[in-house]
Amino acid sequence: MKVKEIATAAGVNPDTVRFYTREGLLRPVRNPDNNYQLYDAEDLRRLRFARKARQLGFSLPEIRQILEQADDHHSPCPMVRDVFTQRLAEVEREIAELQLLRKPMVSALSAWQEMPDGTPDGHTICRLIEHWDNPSAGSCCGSSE
Amino acid sequence: MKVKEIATAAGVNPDTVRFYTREGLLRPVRNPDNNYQLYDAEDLRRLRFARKARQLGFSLPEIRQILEQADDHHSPCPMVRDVFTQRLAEVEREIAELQLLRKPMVSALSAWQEMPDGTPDGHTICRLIEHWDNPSAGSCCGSSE
DNA sequence: TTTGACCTGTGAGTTGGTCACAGGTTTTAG
DNA sequence: CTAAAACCTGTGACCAACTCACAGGTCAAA
Repeated sequence: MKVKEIATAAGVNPDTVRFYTREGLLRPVRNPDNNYQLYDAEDLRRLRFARKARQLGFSLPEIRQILEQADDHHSPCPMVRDVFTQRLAEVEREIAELQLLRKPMVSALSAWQEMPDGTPDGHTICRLIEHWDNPSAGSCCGSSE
Repeated sequence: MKVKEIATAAGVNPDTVRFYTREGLLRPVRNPDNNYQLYDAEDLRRLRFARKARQLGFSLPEIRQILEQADDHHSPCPMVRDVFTQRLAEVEREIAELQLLRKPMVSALSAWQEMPDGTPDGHTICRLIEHWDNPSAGSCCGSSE
């Protein structure tokens, strides 16, 4: 398969295929005649796996690691489980943070809606932003430096 | 105030202050003697506002727009409300997506845990990834091109 | 006066792609 | 047979919102 073929088969942009190849996730062989990259069914599986793992929030280096371990005939799964566990924790943290964000936003908007047609004296939202006391960055993680 | 002073007062990195200044969110004056940037209390308010708006998910161009409208003595709030409404919708979409992500992750991990100490024959998670049918990117939005 | 902390601007790195460009190849149509 | 379209190649720029590194200038305290 050439670049566009594997890209179409996996439903991604050909540039993504080239990018993943540069990043070492795919291992095509070269056609010595024309220097084209040739992908096989295994590359297609790797590409599909990579895309799915990306949707789950794995980074490209993590995915490369998983694929390399599989290449070495190690079961990558115990390692995957660790990354996966971390990733789940992140997802749950993100959900919690967004919900913390959502609550006052909803209150502010409904307060706004109760006012007669968005009159500018209802500066609820500007005030909300100005007096926002940040849910996540409160105590720890002090702005680097 | 000099860069480090305003940065400390707002709890951000001095480079962020310089960056926001380059981006036009802050408007310091120059000390002609030494070419230093001098910030006033108004800049500090703008900086704090910008940081809070960032936490709410506003982009820097949006924040700049809001600040510019306020400079022109327009109430920026009706405009803010629009961006804010969009942003709330985004937040809710993100929450829904993450929850869709979380559910099968939790099932996979608990299935894993029921197995005797992570034996490699429980390839639940690798299988989960390989057979992942993507919650959000399913029908629409076909990979550009 | 010297040291160290600060200031300046510029440029590069981060992540995961996407796009543009210039030049070579292959395929398709006339 | 040939010309154009469609594809391939590598390189490098671009997105957001910073962060960091670097070289050179300035200023405060010891």
